[in-house]
Parts: sequence; structure tokens; C-alpha cells
Amino acid sequence: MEPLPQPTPTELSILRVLWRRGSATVREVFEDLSRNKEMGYTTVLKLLQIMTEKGLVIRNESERAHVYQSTQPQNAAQTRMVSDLAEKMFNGSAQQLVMHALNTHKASPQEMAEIRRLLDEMERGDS
Amino acid sequence: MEPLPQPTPTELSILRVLWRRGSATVREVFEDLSRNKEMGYTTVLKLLQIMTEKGLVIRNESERAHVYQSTQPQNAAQTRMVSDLAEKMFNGSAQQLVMHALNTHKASPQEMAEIRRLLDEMERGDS
DNA sequence: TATTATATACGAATGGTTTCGTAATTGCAA
DNA sequence: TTGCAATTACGAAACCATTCGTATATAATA
Repeated sequence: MEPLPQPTPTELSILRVLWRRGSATVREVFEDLSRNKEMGYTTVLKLLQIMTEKGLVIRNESERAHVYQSTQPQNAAQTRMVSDLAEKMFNGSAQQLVMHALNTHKASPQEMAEIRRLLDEMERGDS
Repeated sequence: MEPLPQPTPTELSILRVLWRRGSATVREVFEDLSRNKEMGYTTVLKLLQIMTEKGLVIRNESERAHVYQSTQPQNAAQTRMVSDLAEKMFNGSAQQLVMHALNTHKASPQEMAEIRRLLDEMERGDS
């Protein structure tokens, strides 16, 4: 089967709503997105229909208002986009990406400690 | 003045060539990109013309074959895209992005050491 | 039951990116 | 100088994402 296509920017905004809520109807997605950006109800509907065709979401049609959810877990999408960015902007070097991320968005001491923990684990190699 | 627009995917592939080479003619960019993906010479030319209008590149017209270079240093573009990704996929948390990057693309011991060094510096706060 | 609100389906307009064909120009070589 | 090769300029086609209007169906309500 075809691999899932990369979601477009608007599709991604819809997926984020679905990830946050677990699942949602068109109206719920619409109301959520409308808070940030004016858009028509049928626009969201159409997008969800297209996303269904693409396999990005599945829907439960047992109720009149179909209930959508993402086929891809948020984690998987995150991993994929990080890989893509590493590939496209850092010639595949995760390390350079990491350095950039840390330099730009300062992390809290707790967060830094957690990153150290991960590095420790990786060096011990107990995967 | 207008902020630079985000480069489109194809524009980014051109910028990557320009960053790697410092500057390049249409033919050089064309030959570089053609190795990965078949595309016409005038396609690249047109894109570079559009990118010039957008301000993504500047060109030196003193020779018959114009010489292009990116207006944005690679660093700046990298920072911007990392920020974008953190925003869109990790609710602004650089730390989560970092964890993902490390988990996905395993880094070498040297690279990990360098990340530690950066963390050390940041915790010492000698910026 | 008749009306109203809400849902899905879907065609089509819009706008932007990408592609390329063709014309015009310039330098180089025979 | 004449012709060939390489260049830029540019219009337009092809493609895709986004938006929305309208038709139709279904449920709730007066």
C-alpha cells in the first residue's frame, strides 16, 4: 500500500486538533480551528473528506455526524517530520538539528537534565 | 520591508545548492539538481527569477551567465525552520523536539559529547 | 406533519507552485 | 561575417491546495 502522504499545512492543523481530542466531528474541528482563523464549515468538511481519501484519517459513520480520527499517531508524525527536517536542512545530521534547537529555544534545567538522561542511556546502550 | 517568505520545497532544494557552493549560475544549479531529479533547464531558470523577485536570492548580472546566491545565510534558515517545527509539531517545546531527534537518528559518541558541552555551557550560563 | 436546523456530498472557482515551450539576445567559432 | 551554442525573458499550461456555494438527506422541533 501507498505510504501516507505528508499532510499539507492546513491538513496538519486539523490533525493537531484530532490528536489533542482523540477524535472529533467536523463541527468540533471547525469550532476549534475557527478560534484562530476564520474559515467555513464546509471547508473543514471537504478537507476531512480529502484526508479520508488520502488515508490520513479514518471516520466512524455510525452516527449522523461522522467521527474522525488520525490514522497516524502523533508520535509517528513527529518522528517523520523531524527526520525530514534533519534530511532537508541538516544533511541528515540530527546532532546539528539538536544544537540548533537548543540554541534557539532555551530549555529549562529540568529539560536539560532529561536530555542528559537520554544521552546517558544511549551511551550505555541499554536499549 | 517585507520579511522573506518561506521558501517552497523546490526553492529550498535550490537554496541548498547555493549554500553548498556559495554561489552558482543557473547551469550549475541545474546540473546539481538534475542528478537527483529530472528537470528542465528553463524550469530552474524560472524558479531563480521568481526567487529573485521574492528576495530569496540576489544575482550578479555582470557576466552573461548571472551568478546567484542566497540572501539568507543557511544558519538563519535552519533556525527558522527548527522554530517552525517546534511550534507546529511540539507546541513550542524544543526539548521534545530534541528528544525525538536523538531517538530517531542515533548520534555518534563525539556528537553526543558535543551536545553535552553545549548543555554544560548553557547551564553555566556564560552566554 | 410541516418547518427548521444540521449533516454530508460534490463541483467548481481561486490562488499558488512548478514546468516548459518559444522568442530574443549574446558570445564564440568556423 | 555567418552560423551555432548558450543565455535570459516570459507567457501559459498543468497541477495541487484551499475555499465555498449549492444540492440533498436526515434529525429535531413546533
